[in-house]
Amino acid sequence: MLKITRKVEYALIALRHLQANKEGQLSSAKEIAETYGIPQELLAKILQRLAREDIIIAVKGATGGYKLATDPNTINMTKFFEIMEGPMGIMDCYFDSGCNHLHSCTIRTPINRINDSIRSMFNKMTLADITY
Amino acid sequence: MLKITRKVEYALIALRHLQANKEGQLSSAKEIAETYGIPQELLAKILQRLAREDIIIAVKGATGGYKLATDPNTINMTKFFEIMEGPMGIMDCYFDSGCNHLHSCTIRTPINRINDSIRSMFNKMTLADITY
DNA sequence: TTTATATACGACTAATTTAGTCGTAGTTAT
DNA sequence: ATAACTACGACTAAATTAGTCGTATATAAA
Repeated sequence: MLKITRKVEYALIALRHLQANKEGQLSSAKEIAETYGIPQELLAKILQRLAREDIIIAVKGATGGYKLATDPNTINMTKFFEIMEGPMGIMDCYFDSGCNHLHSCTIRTPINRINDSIRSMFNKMTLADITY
Repeated sequence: MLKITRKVEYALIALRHLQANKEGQLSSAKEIAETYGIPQELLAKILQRLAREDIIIAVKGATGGYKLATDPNTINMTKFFEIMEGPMGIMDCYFDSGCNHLHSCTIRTPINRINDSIRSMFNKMTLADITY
């Protein structure tokens, strides 16, 4: 628990790599994957998602690749995590589909307190805090 | 990611239940499991672990059960999580056994920064903050 | 002293989530 | 054309988490 996944790990590695590039310089998925020993296909999918969410810009074609779309200071970590892994919260309480102790559960509010703490912590952090 | 497991959820439910008991009153695994619709065997194992770690006291025999061992204010959440799920850290970096990009990994320090933030946050919380 | 009801605990299976692969299509510089 | 990219869904594999089962031991009460 409370572990980030490789998806996030790989994304952070790649973003840091792109940050180090000069303005306008592109890096391909292959290049990044090989540099850090990351499975190329997996990284490609992660970069595609980051591109879909406008965190990076994809340039297609033979000399294509990726570059940062925005200043990493403008992306807060809550948003970043949610892009990578869906809605955050250290617990979804498993109340989604027919939880049978919904009525008797006594810790829902407290758990939400934890969620809020984590959330606000990550809200105060930007991608730049992590990757610089 | 950043989700607590059912093990932790069930533990919190059970602890809150025990907290509500009068001084010295016992609750059995079965009683708690039935009250909240938790698998009894699973809860039993969780309670056994909490007992081993002296968070609760187990009383054996026919009229046995569990009760709190200490004031929940004295147990910090980091300790609690680690009892339930082993060493905490949102990322172990997968560096344990032969990570092949250890040398080239550029995000290890920043990730540790996240770890420390979460850790210190939970260090400031006690079980009582969650279960009361 | 037998029975019922507890805790204790390791081994096992099932379910879910995460990680990684593959095939195929579209884009563009050379 | 073709080589080197991005795009993306479907698929398999691996790891983690959830839950079950069997068996042993303790103890109160009939």
